[in-house]
Amino acid sequence: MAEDTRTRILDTAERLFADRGFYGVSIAAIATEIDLTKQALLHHFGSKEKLYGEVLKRISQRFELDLSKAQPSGDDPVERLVASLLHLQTRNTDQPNVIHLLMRELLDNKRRADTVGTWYLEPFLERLTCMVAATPKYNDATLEEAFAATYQLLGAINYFGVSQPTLTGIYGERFYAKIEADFPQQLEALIRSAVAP
Amino acid sequence: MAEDTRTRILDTAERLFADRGFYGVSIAAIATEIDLTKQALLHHFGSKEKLYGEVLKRISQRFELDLSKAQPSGDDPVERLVASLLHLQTRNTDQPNVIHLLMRELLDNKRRADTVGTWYLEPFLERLTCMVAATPKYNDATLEEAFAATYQLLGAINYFGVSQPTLTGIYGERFYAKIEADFPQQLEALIRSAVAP
DNA sequence: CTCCCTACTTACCAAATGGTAAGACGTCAA
DNA sequence: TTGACGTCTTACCATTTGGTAAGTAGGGAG
Repeated sequence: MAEDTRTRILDTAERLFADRGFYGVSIAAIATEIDLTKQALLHHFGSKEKLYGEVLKRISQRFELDLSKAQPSGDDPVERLVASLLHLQTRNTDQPNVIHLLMRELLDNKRRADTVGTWYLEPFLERLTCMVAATPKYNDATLEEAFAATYQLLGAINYFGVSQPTLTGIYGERFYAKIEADFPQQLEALIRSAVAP
Repeated sequence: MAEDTRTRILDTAERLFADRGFYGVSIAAIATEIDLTKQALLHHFGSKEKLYGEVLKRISQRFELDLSKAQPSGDDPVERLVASLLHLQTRNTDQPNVIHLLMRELLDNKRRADTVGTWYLEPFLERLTCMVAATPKYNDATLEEAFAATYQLLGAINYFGVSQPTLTGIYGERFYAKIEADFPQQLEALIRSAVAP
C-alpha cells in the first residue's frame, strides 16, 4: 500500500505540474486530490522541490527505458531517424503530460539549478544528431548543420505536442482530430524531405 | 512621467513573466525592481491579472504592427513564405522575451480563460497556411495537410526560440552562437525542402 | 505484551501572497 | 487660495504558501 500511495502522489503531481507548472500547484492541491493531507505528502517526499525532482526522475527513467527498448533496427540512417522521431511523436500523443512538463522545464531551467532539466536531452540529441549526420545529405556537413537540422525536426514534433489545447480552442475538436490523425505521415514527409539529398 | 512609469512597469513585467511565468512572479518583485512599491503598481494596473493582460495586449499590438509593416512582397508564394518565417525567426532572436511568454501561454491557456492566449495565432496561422497552400506542392492538398506543414515549420522556429538557455547550458555559449548564426539559412533550407514539389 | 516502525493526523508557524484604505505630496486650473 | 487630480506611500488585512512538531493508529517481530 505504501508504494501505491507514492505512485498515486507521483501520478497526480506529474499531471498537475504539467498542467499548471511548478509555482501554479501547491502541495496541498496535489494531496487533497487523492484525499490526503499535505503533511502525508511531505512525509513521503520531504519537500515540494524533492517531489518535483522525483517526478522528473521518474519521467527520465521511463524515457531511458523506452529509448533502450525501441532502438530502431536496420542500417539505413534515414529509416532509423524516421522511426525514432515517429516514436517520439507517438509518445507525445499518448502521454501529453510528459512533453508539457519538459517544455516547462525548457522554459524554466534558466532560473532553476541548470542541471535537472537537461538530463534527458543530451544523450537523446546526440543519438538523433548522429542519425542525421549519417544521412547522405549531411555526410559532408558540419556538426552544427546536422544538429540544427535535428533540432528543427524535434521542434516540429514537440511544439505540436503542446498545442492540443490551443488548437482545439481555436479550431474545435473535429479539426484537431483530423490534424492529429494526419500528423505522423505529414511528419514523416517532412523528415524525408529534410534529409533528402 | 506617468506614461514613463507605466512603460517601465510593463517592460519589467514582460521580462519577468517571460522568465518565470505568471505564478512565478509577484507584483512586489516587479515593483521593487524599478524602485516602486507594489501599491504604486496596483495603482496603475488594478490587479496582477490586469497587468498580465496589458503585457499580452502590448505584445499583440507590436505583433500586428510588425505583421502589417512586414507584408512580404512578390507573388511567389514560396518566397513570401520564406520571408515571413525568416522574419519570425529574426524576431525570436531579437526579442526572446516574446516567444518565451507566448510559449508559456500555449502551455497555460488550457487553464486560463481560453481566449486571451490565441488572439495572435489565428490570423497569423491563417496567413501562413494560405502561403503554404498556394505553393505548388500543396496546391492539391487538403487544408489539413497545408496546416500541418505550416505548423511544423512554426514549431521548428519557436521551439528553437525557447531553447537558448538549455542549449547554452548543455553545449556552452560558443557552440550555441554558431548554431544560432547558422539557424536562419538552415531554416530556409528546411522550408524550401518542405514545400518543394 | 511490548517495542518499533511506517503511515498518517491535528495543530501550529513564519513568510509571502494579492489586495484595500487612507493619507501625503506636488501640480495645475479656476 | 482653493479644490481636484494623479502619483505614490505607509499601514493594514485575510488567505495561502511550504514546512515543523508532536502525537495517533496499526501491524509485525521479539
